[in-house]
Amino acid sequence: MPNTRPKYSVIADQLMRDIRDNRLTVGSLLPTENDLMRAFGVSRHTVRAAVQDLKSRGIVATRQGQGSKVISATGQAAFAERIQSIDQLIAFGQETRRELLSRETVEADEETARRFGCEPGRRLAKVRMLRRSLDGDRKIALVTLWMNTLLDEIVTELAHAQRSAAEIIRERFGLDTNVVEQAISADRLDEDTAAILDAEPGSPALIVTRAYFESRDDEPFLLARSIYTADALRVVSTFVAPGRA
Amino acid sequence: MPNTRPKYSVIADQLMRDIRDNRLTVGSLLPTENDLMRAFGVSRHTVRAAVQDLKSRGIVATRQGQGSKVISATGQAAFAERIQSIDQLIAFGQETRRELLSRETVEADEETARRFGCEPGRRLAKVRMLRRSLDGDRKIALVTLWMNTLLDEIVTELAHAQRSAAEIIRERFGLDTNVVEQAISADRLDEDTAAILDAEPGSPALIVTRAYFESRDDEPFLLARSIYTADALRVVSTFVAPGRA
DNA sequence: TTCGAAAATTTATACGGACAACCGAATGAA
DNA sequence: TTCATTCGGTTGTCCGTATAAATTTTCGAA
Repeated sequence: MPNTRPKYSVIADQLMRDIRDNRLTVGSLLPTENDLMRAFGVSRHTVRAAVQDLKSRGIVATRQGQGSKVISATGQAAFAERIQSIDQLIAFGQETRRELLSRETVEADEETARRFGCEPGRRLAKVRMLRRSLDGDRKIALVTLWMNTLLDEIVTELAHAQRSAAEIIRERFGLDTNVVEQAISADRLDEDTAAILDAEPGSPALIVTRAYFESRDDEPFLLARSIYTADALRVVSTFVAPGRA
Repeated sequence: MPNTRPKYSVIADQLMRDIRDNRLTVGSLLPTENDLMRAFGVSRHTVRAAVQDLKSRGIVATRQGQGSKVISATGQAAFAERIQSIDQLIAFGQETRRELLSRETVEADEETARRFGCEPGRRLAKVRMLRRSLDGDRKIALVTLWMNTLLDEIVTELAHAQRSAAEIIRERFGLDTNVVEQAISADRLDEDTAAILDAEPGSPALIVTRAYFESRDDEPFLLARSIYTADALRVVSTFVAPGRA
């Protein structure tokens, strides 16, 4: 049999369904590992892998000697983006797998031109990619990149390698990313994007746009817009006053 | 028989030290599980528990058939965020006015207790406020604050003055805000919140939660959650590589 | 040389067993 | 009653083994 889901994942899904449908209520205890072993006919190891999955999603909390407690029906976001430096901002791309959706040359429209700092009608390379989680097949985000057509050749490498666009551009073109401007907003998913992300049209989405600069005075050499389904991303940052920790 | 740390935890720590001290560089591969087994003299299971730990911290990413890649060094710091004051954390389009909605003493539920780092049932002051635009009557956000009941007396001042809660708390209680953790996510507006904000239930919202700490090791002294309608806020930040501009 | 198939390498899944640490309830002594 | 102890149940750690799946490397045929 070719593509069977792992058992622990099937069990985790079943438990999540039970929680969502209130067969297991928030605040109550999960069946014990022994019960789950018998119920699903698997080893304790597999049961623990399933519970570990729920734990990492923030759905249950375990306590030695007591049991596993359901603490949330929905869980927290699977991805927490911790931005403390440019390097970490860039490294985030490595945790996901990219899939090339489309690749074309377009003329900059009014808004894109303004953000790029060029005149409308300038030819730009436009690339759309899908970001998936490394482990499962969860679809994380729809990413659209705009860049100078000269940089367009990085796309093939981008789709296959695990490195970020900024990293590849530095290596191939000697362009260093020193400044990144990031804007975060919320919106509804439109029909097309929802279809791509397997989500419901109109459901909430987090939109992160970034402009990459070599220096603050230059035009950006890369624009990126990522559309995340609401449950796929929480942007987490820690701000520390200088001197204190 | 003194309490020894679990082996997997010791191994994870050792690997994190190796990464921080550049014996293992970001972008390179971790030693294979077999190598680590031999190096530490433990079973593969234990090695995997250690790697799992690093994975959950976002330090390494594993890929079947390829290996475990170091994607982020932890302790680097080198702070790249330009924030003048806590109030600048969020760039508002315009100034806002606060209006007190409710003020009560509640018992911390499971989730609030976890975020606060206290035990459930602890009594907390809970305050809800509405932020409106200065000019017209546009409703911007619903803000909920949780704090120690001792701090409760700032509320009246908060509703009238234009200053932030953190500022008032420093003045009145000598508590300095040195660390702020901020998380941004998207969600639908529920019935109640939508009614308060004059928005459509189910429409997208941007949720900003912040925890204010005096020091990184303490419990936060203030939790704030702000729910913005999608069109009311864009969070803009600029990241600059250290040393450059 | 080039390309596809096979082999080697590496992580992922899954089974089994054993003991330790911890919690809560039951027990028994003062 | 009250408090310390014991005991059963539950999760945590750790070992061993085996097979599957994904990726990279090697190698032979054209």
